[in-house]
Amino acid sequence: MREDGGNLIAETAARLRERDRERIAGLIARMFRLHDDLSPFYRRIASDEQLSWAAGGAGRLLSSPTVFEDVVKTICTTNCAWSATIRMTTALVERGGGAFPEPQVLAETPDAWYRDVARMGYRGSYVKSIAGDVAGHALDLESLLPARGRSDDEVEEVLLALPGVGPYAAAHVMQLLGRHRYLVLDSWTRPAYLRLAKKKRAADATIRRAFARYGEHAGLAFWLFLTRDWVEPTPP
DNA sequence: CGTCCAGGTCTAC
DNA sequence: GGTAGACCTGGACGC
Repeated sequence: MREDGGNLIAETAARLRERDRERIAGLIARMFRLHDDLSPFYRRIASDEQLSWAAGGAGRLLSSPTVFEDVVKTICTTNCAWSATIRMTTALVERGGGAFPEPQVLAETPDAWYRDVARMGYRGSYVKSIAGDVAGHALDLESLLPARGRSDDEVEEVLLALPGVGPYAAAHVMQLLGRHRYLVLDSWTRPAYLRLAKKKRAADATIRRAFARYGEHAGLAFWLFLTRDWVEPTPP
């Protein structure tokens, strides 16, 4: 995939059937949030001292092709260093033969693989359990996409019910779903907020209150506030 | 070598 | 509904 004059170009050496071409285009559209309409948010921050810089088009968080993949990867970020997250997700992709494995594959993968190869610790049984439910159609994670019309609260409830998914992981997955109301609060975002807001300490409730004015985009506003220097190296 | 903890969650009070 | 304690792993750190 590459960018060319404002267009996103996806190429493959494979010869695709029309049907597969459309399916893949749909997955890419999801990954790059091409259907998300952030214009209300951009209007909201147009004259915002902290966030007006983002109104030019920032805020489309890259997601995985499927919600299932985002959920599993997010579980692999919990309670471990980033290097461990990379190790676990790399092992999963190897298990999938170069692509992220289908739920069916992970459901049938032996416990010993999770333990000894991916070194996923207690997360292994969580992932295997979720994969089994998705493969067996007892759980439809793709139904959490915004297009399916569920409320944020309903989606959060489904996510929190998953093993290994708590408040942090649910908020994180929801950001990737284009549901931007909730703040991702973890051991990286909390100190980052204190540093940028020049505060000594702040309870979670206090941080949420500081971003409540962005309404359904509060979580996105929080994330952009924290990552401004990823886009603009030297903020004034 | 032991302790702590990293982009938390679960269970048991 | 709120809060200790346990939990896989492995890199960082103090001794």
